[in-house]
Amino acid sequence: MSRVTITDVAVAAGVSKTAVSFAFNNPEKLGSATVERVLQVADGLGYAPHPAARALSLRRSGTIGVLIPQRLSTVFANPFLSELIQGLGELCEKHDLSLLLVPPLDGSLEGAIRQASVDGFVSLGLSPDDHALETLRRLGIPTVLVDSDGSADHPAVNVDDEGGAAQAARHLIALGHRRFAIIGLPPTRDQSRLTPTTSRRLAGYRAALDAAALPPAHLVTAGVTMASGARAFDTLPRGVQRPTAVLVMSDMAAIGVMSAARAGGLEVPADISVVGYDDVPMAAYTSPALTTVRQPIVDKGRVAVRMLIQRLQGKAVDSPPPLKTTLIVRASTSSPGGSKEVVGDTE
Amino acid sequence: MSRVTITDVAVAAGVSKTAVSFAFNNPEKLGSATVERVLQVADGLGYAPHPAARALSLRRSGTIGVLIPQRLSTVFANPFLSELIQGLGELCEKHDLSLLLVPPLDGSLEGAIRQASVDGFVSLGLSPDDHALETLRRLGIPTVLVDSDGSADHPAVNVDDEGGAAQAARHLIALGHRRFAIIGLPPTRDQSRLTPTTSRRLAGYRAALDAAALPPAHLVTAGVTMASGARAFDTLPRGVQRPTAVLVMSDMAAIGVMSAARAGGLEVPADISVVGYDDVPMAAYTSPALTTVRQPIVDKGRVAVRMLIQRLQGKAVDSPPPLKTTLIVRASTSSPGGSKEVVGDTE
DNA sequence: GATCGCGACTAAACCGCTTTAGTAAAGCGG
DNA sequence: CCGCTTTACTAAAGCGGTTTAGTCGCGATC
Repeated sequence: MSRVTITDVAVAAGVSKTAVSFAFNNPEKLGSATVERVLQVADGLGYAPHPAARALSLRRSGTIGVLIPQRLSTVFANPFLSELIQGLGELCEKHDLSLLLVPPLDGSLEGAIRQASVDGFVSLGLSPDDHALETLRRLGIPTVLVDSDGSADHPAVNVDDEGGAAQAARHLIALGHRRFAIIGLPPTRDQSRLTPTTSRRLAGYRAALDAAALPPAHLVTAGVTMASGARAFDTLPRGVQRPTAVLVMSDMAAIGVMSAARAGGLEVPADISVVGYDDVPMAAYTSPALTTVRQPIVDKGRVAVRMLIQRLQGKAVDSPPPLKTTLIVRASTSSPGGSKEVVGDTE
Repeated sequence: MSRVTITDVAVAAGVSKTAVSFAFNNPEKLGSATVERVLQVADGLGYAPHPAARALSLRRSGTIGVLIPQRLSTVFANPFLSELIQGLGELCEKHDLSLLLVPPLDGSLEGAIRQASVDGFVSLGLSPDDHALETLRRLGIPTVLVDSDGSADHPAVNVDDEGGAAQAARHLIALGHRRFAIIGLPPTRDQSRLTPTTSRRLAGYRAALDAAALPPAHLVTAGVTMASGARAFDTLPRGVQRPTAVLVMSDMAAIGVMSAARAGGLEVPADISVVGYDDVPMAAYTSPALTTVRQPIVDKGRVAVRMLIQRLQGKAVDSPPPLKTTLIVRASTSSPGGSKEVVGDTE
């Protein structure tokens, strides 16, 4: 009933364990007749090398971990991760690597890191002072950061978050908007501060607003879901104070904002303009189609794995320059006061 | 430079390897003072047990594999998988299990299965004669199937695909439609036949059409992406032969269909009605909002992991009854010929 | 005919952990 | 003070592979 081991094969084929191992991994070290026979016997017995034993002996597992700072049940509601995994997966498959999803275990990422049998990590959105980074360093596991600040220990791949944000804000300013709201991303796991991505995008928005000598925008945060975006919208000022444009740091929340605005009797973009961030596939299919900042998510994944593979080969790797972001203008933005005039307030 | 091992800790703490192991796994077998000291030393050295060594010794890895019959770069374009993983992840986190994504390696799922260090598999959409199933049986790895036919070896969790499809078709029939097109899912990996899900949904559609004594529908297949759905739509008959209603087996393709229809000068639903399948989150946010068959994807994931955990504990598990599907009527369906009036009931 | 080299194969060490079986010392009742 | 049970700890045997360092036989070399 128990698994077929290399010893079983060796006995059945009348050779040593070494010979069986060679037949699979170094056939040129054996006579071809023997190789043939061993493989036959192995196949007949249904032998497959035990992956853990192999990993222990080879000191590599053929697996890379994706370090995810949130629970799987929430993080996969965001298409961002799906896209990233498309990029990661593409290169992993090319290099015969598997992907292990590593979310916090009992709330602890560090615990999860220790458990994971991986050759390296791609780590998402960790803030620079997260203890997990220190754990990775101490364990000496090669790691590439995504959407974090790089360091001497770990290179990072990023996009031009700030530039994209500034572009979005300038687009709205050019359309004539003056009263803005910003809907940010959720804070870090320990709630203590903003993620690097949040800070950078915020800086971009503000730089553009400052440059136009506009008053500071109203800032709230929201999870990366439509429901959360809708809730965030409902906390914004109403009446005369109501912003005419909302800069949202994720498309999912932006879609929620549009839906909440409509539910509140406003028309997008006539009464209120909305700009998202990411350009997830569904952004082009909403109504109105969402104006948003595109970031090359799939590329990001590809680059991260490419860097990690280099690191696994012992090479030193530097953080590459940020990838380009682009403003995609669709139908969710227009000049304020657009077609329909706002009469009084919506209270 | 090399990793800190249990021996290093043992030496540094002046105890045996056994004691160190006990300190972590069976502290009650040791004096509390010793436990304390060992843990201190271990922490000081930055010790973490080698996962592969642990897996080898314990004969369990704490990981379950998700067997995916397509390339990661394509399969994650479908929100279905994201939702399923939300369900899988929820229970995995509860049980301290990790998720390993296992796509085909060099086109071979069987190779990938052998490499994967997992305690069990959740396998997606395999056709009953896929060789991978035989491999799993021979290796004796506990497996739960999703969207496949169950067998003596492997229980399966399914939804009422056929019932949901029939409901969708009856809805359109009740609205007065007579000329239908069906857009199916892609065939199996070896292109030889339909996936179980495809067959069941097709059977549901056809049963409803037959019951209404309608002519057979025009059938084409499409990948589960918007682009692929759009292409499929463009192959449908035009002019007088043009179907007035399209039954699509995935929401993603359905959204592509709507977009292609609009691009072709048709209005949805006035000129053509579209029904999707799955009810992915974005279905509610398209324009018009998509009428679709909801299946409880997250539940499916939860149930699958629950069953797998039972199997891992050595219990026998039967395939549960199919989970319920529900028709969600939104705005992409109406009576043919432009009237939005509903003729007859929706059952 | 002894030596060398080479091809084919193997014994045994090793990877790093868990766990069984067992030892030494301490506690304890008689 | 002796045997008996506990308590605290350890030596060593796995788990299932890979790999180093040989061994063995045999035709070629000188």
